[in-house]
Amino acid sequence: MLENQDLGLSLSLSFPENKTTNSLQLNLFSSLASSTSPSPSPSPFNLLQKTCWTDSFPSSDRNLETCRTFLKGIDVNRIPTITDTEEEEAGVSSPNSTISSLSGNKRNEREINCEEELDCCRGISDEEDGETCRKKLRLTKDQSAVLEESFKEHNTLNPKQKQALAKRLGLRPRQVEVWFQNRRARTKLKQTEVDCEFLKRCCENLTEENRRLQKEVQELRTLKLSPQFYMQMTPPTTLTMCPSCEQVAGPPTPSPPGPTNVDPRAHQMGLAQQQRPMPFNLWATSPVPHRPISALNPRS
DNA sequence: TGATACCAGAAGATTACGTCA
DNA sequence: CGTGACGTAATCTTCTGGTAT
Repeated sequence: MLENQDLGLSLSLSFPENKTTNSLQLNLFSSLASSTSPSPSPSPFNLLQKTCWTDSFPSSDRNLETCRTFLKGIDVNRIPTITDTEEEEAGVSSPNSTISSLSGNKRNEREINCEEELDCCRGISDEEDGETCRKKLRLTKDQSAVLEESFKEHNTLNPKQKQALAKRLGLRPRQVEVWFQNRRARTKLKQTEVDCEFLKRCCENLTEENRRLQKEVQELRTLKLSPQFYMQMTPPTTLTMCPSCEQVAGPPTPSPPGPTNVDPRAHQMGLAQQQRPMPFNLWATSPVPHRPISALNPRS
């Protein structure tokens, strides 16, 4: 069972204006489409450069799994035979081929066909295939690791890559293909969750900001209705009118020692600097980097 | 050049299996 | 030992882009 780390998913806070602090990065693997991918969806994911996936395949720990499953009668992780590979190379395998093209939920029919395929692929004799066809294979850690590495490299595979990877891992190309499909789905799901959380925080921040501004407006209205009271009050902390340039500035600060005649431009700049910053930033507490909302729906 | 059919591949939804608490 | 939750491999359906006619 893969954990988040296994999926290469990591989160850290990010603030668009300052990427060094509160940095949030969704370290999902790149969903950049390969040259063969028709997918039009843009992706904000980081493309993590890794070593070539065609590197030598490390020794697997398949033995344990093999023993376990063999005791049950079928070795689901069994390396496909040459005929399997040749069959796949001939282009027999496709998402909608053979089994998937069967309509409806004709379980028995499917099982028969599936078993036939499995028998063909794995060289299992009639005596051995007493189990249902949907015998689920559990990928070994090594296989998963290699697939992950490959996914980092490119989240889609062209037929040649698929073939090579399958051969390297001792899997059927169809299995590699399925793994990549599911992996993309998991990545997207994770991204959606993160986006959702991000928008939630945006909403919360905006609500809070709105509440604060409403309160401020109310206070200003109150002051406007009672000029005497207004005259006695210290200026509001948030808004101060500059008598010279008639610009709204932040609360007055002790004037620095120096000439009283200040360059208006410098004065203005000073005001600008004095202007009270946003009480909080919309993105400050956001758990995800800012993304255009359109990116949430890449297909539209 | 536009219309049509066909195919391959991807996404999305769902099912089914294995594992674990 | 039974059971439910969870992760994920596998399947099915739909959509889309490319290509041939």
